[in-house]
Amino acid sequence: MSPRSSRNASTGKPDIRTVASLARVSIATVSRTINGSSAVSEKLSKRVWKAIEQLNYFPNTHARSLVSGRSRILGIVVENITNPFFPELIASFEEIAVAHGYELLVSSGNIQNAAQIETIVRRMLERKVEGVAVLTFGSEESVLDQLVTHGIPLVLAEFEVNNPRVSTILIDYATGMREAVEHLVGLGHKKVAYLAGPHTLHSAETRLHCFESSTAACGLKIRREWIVDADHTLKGGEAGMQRLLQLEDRPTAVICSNDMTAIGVLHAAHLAQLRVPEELSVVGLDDIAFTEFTLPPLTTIGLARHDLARAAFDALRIQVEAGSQPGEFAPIQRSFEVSTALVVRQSTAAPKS
Amino acid sequence: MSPRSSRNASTGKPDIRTVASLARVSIATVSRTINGSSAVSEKLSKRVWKAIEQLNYFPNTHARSLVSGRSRILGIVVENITNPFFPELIASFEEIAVAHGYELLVSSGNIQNAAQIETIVRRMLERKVEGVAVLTFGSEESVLDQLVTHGIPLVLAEFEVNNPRVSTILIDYATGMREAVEHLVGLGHKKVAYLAGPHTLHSAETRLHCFESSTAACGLKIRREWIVDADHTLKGGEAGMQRLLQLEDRPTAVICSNDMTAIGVLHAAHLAQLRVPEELSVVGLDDIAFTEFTLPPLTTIGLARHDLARAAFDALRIQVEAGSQPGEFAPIQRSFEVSTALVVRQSTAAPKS
DNA sequence: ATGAAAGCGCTAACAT
DNA sequence: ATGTTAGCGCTTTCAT
Repeated sequence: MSPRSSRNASTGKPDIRTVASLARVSIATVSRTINGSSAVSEKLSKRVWKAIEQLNYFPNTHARSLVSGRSRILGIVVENITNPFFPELIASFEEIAVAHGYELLVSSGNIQNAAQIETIVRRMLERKVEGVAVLTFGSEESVLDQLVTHGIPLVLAEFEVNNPRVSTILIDYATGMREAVEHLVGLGHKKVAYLAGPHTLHSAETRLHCFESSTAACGLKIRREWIVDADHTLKGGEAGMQRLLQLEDRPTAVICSNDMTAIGVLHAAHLAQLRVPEELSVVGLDDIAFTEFTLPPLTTIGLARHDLARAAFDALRIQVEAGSQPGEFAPIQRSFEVSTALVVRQSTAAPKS
Repeated sequence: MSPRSSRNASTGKPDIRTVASLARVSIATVSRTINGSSAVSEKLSKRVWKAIEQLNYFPNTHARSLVSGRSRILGIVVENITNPFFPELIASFEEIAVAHGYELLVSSGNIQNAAQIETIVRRMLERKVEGVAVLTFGSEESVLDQLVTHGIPLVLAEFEVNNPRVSTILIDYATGMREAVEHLVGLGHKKVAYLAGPHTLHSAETRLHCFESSTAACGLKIRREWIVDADHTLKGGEAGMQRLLQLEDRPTAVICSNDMTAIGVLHAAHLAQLRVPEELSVVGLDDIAFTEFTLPPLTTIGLARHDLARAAFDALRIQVEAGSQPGEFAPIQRSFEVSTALVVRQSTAAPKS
């Protein structure tokens, strides 16, 4: 018995050699069998799998990554995990990735300064992620730059970059937003306000832009002061609504850049004794689970979270696989689209008159 | 120029040899410098760090893990990421772990069947996690068993296991629950109901138990039908409240096993035209961010999330470090405690009559 | 204090 | 179709 196998025998941890000797084959055959490559004969394959099962063996991913250069880890960076939209998104992404044999490296902390970005990039680089989904919905170009520089495939939401390694997911906010505006107009609203998200987020800017074009298309006149800055948080929504309440010419409906903002609005309205939807209609965006349970349940523009996660994963996988192809320079799909659609609940009604 | 360095030169990726040759030292010295070990002379150390910076070098964690057997990855498994309590917990844990140079392997999917548990265990084992925080707040003994069998340090909430590799975090629900009950009694409530969590969760059982002993201590008579099963979800809370509403002798206050349940109760009360807090007082547990924005803002028993994350990390770190100590069998701290405290908002008031 | 050299467990040439 | 062997980038004896 060689020193190698005696070491294994003592620790109890089977390695590829343990399997090989039990199955009476070479380690190469074990490796091939596991990786399903280059037709190992049925007979040996069976012996190998039997040995694997018998030993309860599984490969050491670190050794594997080291030699193959492939970590099978995907990074995902989101902002503000206190917005339930993101956990739901991560859960979907995780499910899909794990089903395909990938592990996730999640960065969920708030990104505020350069040092934090540096940390994220470092974590991703050190663990050798094969691709990163940047679902902060905007900004943080610096994250991108660094990662792109290192040749790591990226997928971004709502932001196109002229780089073959960077894919984009376009979210069709226009459709959902148009439905929302038409819904309000159909109810008789003429004065519609908008609580915007941070200007640093591409998605927030797109959402605002869709609001403006939808209202314009409906022939609605939106006063400047009806478009108020908020920040996608509960408190921000509350504060934004309070500013709206101070206006002479008050809107009868408010569309919010996300559901968190809308929940803040509901709160502010309640404090101001303003009844929703009788005296004020409120529309959110995202359709997080909580919207069914707000008082009243929130009408909102639903974003297909699962589709978004799926698109992000697919984008990355296509990139990763293209990278290891022989014909590396064949054009690949780099643009994906996700839909939105209005979900009518009970926070919208005809204006009082 | 050797074939090695020419490869590096072409890919641009510096490795330990690149650093060594630039600093004119051996790779062993580079390794020692990076790991801060066995006093490398100031002079060489400086040269090495300079080279590292100049090359923007960082070590390959896979290679490192392979040889050292230490992955610097910690697993964390939570249930039901749609409950905002868990994302907040993960974010805290991540922040602490990353600050200490650990990476996180998160499993956030719902754990429902044996296959899913198998998957989680496999993921953890394959990536060679050094410890796992099981913050599902109960059950899933099977996860534990498998991980323990493989000698992986574990930390659990509310569940003690007689194994030197398993630590426990005890949450002092008694204090917060007593405060809540006393608060209600002080307001004049005599009929207090309880919406319980799943019986499979140790934490839910502890919470229920604390409710029972607190009310007993206050001399409250709790009718059997006032203790209703729920499941820690919004819908479950709503359904539970609806059952309470059908009772002849209705309670004037409800304490819920968690905030999600309480938000469901608020919803059910609203549907039944029951005003909170005038006609019904509601108390939650966890103090998730949303509770400030429910209508009305929710009185709840706050659980020190950050302390919990901290305790979980410390427990694991102590285990990991003890494992690599020479005196491996010295006793280590295996029990931790986290506090709870009532946060009074506006969902509680004196009963009507 | 520093360096040389032996692997960590695996994959991928290369041989047969 | 299967086996042999040379590393992947690093840590860690063992020399010096």
